[in-house]
Amino acid sequence: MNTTRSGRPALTRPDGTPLRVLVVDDDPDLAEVLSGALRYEGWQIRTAGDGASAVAAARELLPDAVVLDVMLPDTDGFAVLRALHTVKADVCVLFLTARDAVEDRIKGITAGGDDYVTKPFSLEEVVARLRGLLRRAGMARQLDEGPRLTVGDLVMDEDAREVTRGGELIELSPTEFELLRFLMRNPRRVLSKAQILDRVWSYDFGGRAHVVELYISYLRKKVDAGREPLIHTVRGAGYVIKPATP
Amino acid sequence: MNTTRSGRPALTRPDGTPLRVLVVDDDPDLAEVLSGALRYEGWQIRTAGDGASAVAAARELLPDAVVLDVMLPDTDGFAVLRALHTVKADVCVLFLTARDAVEDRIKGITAGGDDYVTKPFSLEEVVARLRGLLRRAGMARQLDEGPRLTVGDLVMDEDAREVTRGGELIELSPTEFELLRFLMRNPRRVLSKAQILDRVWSYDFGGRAHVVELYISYLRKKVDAGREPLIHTVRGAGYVIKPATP
DNA sequence: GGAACCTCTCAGGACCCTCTGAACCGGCCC
DNA sequence: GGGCCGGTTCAGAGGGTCCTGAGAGGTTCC
Repeated sequence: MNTTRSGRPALTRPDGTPLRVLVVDDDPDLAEVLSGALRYEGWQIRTAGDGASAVAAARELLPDAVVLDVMLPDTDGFAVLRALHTVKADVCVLFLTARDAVEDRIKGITAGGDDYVTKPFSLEEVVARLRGLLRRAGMARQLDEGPRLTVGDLVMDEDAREVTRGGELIELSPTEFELLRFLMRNPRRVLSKAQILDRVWSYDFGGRAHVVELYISYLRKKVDAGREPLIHTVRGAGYVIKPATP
Repeated sequence: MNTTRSGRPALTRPDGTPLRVLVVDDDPDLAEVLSGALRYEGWQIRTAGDGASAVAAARELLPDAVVLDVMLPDTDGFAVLRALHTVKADVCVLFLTARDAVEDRIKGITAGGDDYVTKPFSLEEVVARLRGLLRRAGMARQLDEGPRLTVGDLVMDEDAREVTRGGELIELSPTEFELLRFLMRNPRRVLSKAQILDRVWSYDFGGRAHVVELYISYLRKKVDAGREPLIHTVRGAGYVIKPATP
């Protein structure tokens, strides 16, 4: 079976083969970071640096999804999108865009089922959006948990952005939510602070690992408050989330 | 089963296969945006840029419906309409027309049960009109909710453009109505302001996301006033509508 | 021509989120 | 015991998000 590097089953195509994703960005460093994170999900990745080679690569790879920087050196996003759809009509597209980009350039481009994230983004967010897109488009087989993550009596609904423990609703800030999602996607697995920082915080974040400790403490107050703890510290190594009674 | 990208069941042909829609517009960007939105409904889409290729495409695709720009470079809408009907007599047509177009000519065209929207339109409106058209023409199987949307004790009758909560009638302006419809068609799913702007506001709207907040506040005053709130803010993410007691 | 309505912009203000700095706490090693 | 280190917690500044009210411009309908 096709699995991720972390050992859990990968989201695959309906026939069980790895999902195929094309990453298009003119910044090679960023493209590398992105494809690393997506490869980690067990997917088959290819990269391109401009619109023309993106279309060429798509013709060969026939990807299930494309991660597409809107600002490319040679073409505009609409043209690439159109070309991609003629290559493969049902392809999903996740756009990358600068926060201060002229909004109407983006406007409409995501009007379909497609989605976008603004730079600077966190890898966890890109992966989550991509998984959501692929799941909803029926491109992915439900080998994983689907839109719902569970650890013990703690449940997260990613689409509704709702978290409950023992049926009781827990309100989380955006960062808290993303941190908890990362933990819950890797249950029973010790995650180092550096790993968490790389995944949950955006790639240009300069701060130190102290933030992670801080947000873990926020999470504990909301998730573990007065109950059997799910979040555990592993001194010198990092943090784990795991069910209370294994 | 055939489903939309948002996961809810799609409106399909009577035999269960996806509805086939042809989009005809000479502006390729607009055609792309439109087909994206219609693909999102789970339908099979094809595009054409002028009258001649529209008729050719129709001969191949045998579409259930056609979205047709009245102003085409080569032919006028009436000629295309006539040609389309010789290809497939029972085809539904949704016309796209400029606001200042001669209204009685359009009225004459649409007398046969067809419909039209004026540019600039919102995607939500195009989709809704098309769904209504297909439903009334008996082209579509009622796998979805039909003309009535329900979230808790809030009920919207799309055809009558009537909204009630707990039986009490709520008066809404056109924009308020369309915003609420979009929310109610995606219950329990967090919708970002950009997403809402893309679907509910017309494609040429240049303004910023602030309008969405404003209209959400209008809706709350009318829909949630003094009652258990159905519309919720998810800070940093968007808005959701969901029943009070799940 | 006027009134009512709808839509959108602008500015003010409340609140929340995020991160920093610093104090505190407990285990571990010398 | 004393110092050190990793981790936890608290307090607070700052920045951002979101809500609201006032009002201008446009449209529709008498």
